[in-house]
Amino acid sequence: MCHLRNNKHYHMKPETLNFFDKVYKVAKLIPYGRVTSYGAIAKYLGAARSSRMVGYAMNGSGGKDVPAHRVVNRKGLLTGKHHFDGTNLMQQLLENEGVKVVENQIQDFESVFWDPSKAL
DNA sequence: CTCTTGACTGAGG
DNA sequence: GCCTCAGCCAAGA
Repeated sequence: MCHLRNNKHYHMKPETLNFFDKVYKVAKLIPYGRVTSYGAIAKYLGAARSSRMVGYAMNGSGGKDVPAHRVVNRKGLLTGKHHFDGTNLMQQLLENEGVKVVENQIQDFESVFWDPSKAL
């Protein structure tokens, strides 16, 4: 099992790979039943203007035990749901944790929002 | 190599 | 609050 490259981004710069890895590490710390935003993670990592890269990192988070369904945009909208297998999988995973979603919008967003910059 | 796209966000009107 | 624009930066055509 040597030489496994779970990262399909093996052509990226070392620093960028490091950034992706940090994103996964933070995402894994999101508590059950709570959510955070791409921007919150980016800000916590000191790259507040690279929130899009956080979303991109999520795109390659498959098979890494990363709760990608707990990461939404700043409005609490499930903008990444189309990247999950089922059309409704992301919402199902969230509701299974007690997070209510209506029309791709997380209800009572501020209550379930988890900010790594304040929690860590 | 250039150009477009995108799981984003903050600022300005 | 909504709409538009600029900045961010990797990947794909």
